[in-house]
Amino acid sequence: MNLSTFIPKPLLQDDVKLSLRERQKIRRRNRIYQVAIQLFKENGFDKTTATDIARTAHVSRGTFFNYYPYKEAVLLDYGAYIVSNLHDVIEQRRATGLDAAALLEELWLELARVTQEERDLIPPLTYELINPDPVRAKAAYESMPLAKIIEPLLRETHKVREDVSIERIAATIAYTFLMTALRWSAFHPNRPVKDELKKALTLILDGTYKR
Amino acid sequence: MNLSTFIPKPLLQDDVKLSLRERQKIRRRNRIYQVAIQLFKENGFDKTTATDIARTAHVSRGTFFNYYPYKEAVLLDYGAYIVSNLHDVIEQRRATGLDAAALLEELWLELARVTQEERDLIPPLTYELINPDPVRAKAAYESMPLAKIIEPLLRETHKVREDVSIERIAATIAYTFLMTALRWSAFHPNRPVKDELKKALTLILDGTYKR
DNA sequence: ATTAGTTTTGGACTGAGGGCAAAAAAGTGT
DNA sequence: ACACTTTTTTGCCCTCAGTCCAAAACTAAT
Repeated sequence: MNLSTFIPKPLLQDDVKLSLRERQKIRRRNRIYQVAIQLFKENGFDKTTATDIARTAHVSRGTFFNYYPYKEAVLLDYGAYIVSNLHDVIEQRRATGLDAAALLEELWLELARVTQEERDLIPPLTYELINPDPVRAKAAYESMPLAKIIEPLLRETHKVREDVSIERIAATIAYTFLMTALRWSAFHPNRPVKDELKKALTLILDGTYKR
Repeated sequence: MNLSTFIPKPLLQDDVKLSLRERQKIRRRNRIYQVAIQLFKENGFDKTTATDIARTAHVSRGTFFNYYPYKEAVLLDYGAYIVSNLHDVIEQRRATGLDAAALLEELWLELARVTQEERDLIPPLTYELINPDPVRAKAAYESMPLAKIIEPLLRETHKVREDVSIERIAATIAYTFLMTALRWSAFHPNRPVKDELKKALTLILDGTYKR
């Protein structure tokens, strides 16, 4: 169990070498980020206003929007952190000698764990990935490159069909997680996500038609 | 080619029998609905404000929100209309003697056609289906029961695996459409949706692993 | 210390959406 | 036609996200 998921770490190290201006920027950004995530967790994403965040981080509201063009953008940083953790976990598991297909299952379990743990933040976060504003959707996609973790795993197993590109399949699997998580949180929040995700993965891997 | 998709028809017939009050309500609702869809198509969903709709429909802004609790709710009515058209088209095709698996392909083609035709409205519409507010997500789900069209088709083909419930599979397929449409509109709007959808359907039906 | 460039600040503005009290309209009974 | 009740509309106020902008504050460079 990985408690660190809960604690928003500073995003950037303020190294020496940088000008005062640069260091201030980094520190301000970190402060806004940490304060925001904490408020989101304490009071919920919707209940936390930009003004709350700004006030708590000792900057003006205008400055908050200087650093993050929209409230969800703070979440994207958090999502990036979660996905990079996921990547690390999988790499560790790989070291224990698991094969790629098993690693995919492991990844899925980790996703289930995080989704359950962060149930209040995952919906607005994943929601960003399908924002009708393509600019925002793209930003979300680049912050949380889940498909980029799945892709090499698929490439390693040699079980994958060859008439559809691996990129596409990886993206489809990533989106399958997405929609399962969203469906779960909207319609069946009391069921364990783990089960929902497991069934979704089975379907996408083995198909809906009998073998 | 079904031009009627383009023309928002009145939602409700104002029958005789009804009180003046009821008839007025229906007429007002129809007026708001038709005006709104027309404005959405002319100027885009985002560019159309609630005030625009209200003014054009000759009601106050407050009244608009009496009839539709949020702007997207107007789209839901339109989505309901689209899905019911879809249902009819499939029933017609069924009459020509196609089997269920073929009908599913037909449904997919129709979805592709509508998605391409309504490219500006489909994203905000499908977006509602995964609104983080469960109340809104549920409202969208009930307006556009795509899964309810898919379900009987799956039940008729006897090719479907038995270890996952048909409801779940139907829902998964419906959501596969959803995410494919959204992914298309955000990332590959120049490709034909038809191809994107076709590949997605293949994957979900036959699985990502080799047969 | 002066100046030039960058960032913050706060205020004004627009649009969604909720709430509310007063006005208008419709329904009802006489 | 009249008063009386109920339903709906209206208009106005509010909050919050997000944009824009000009003035102030700060940092950098000479």
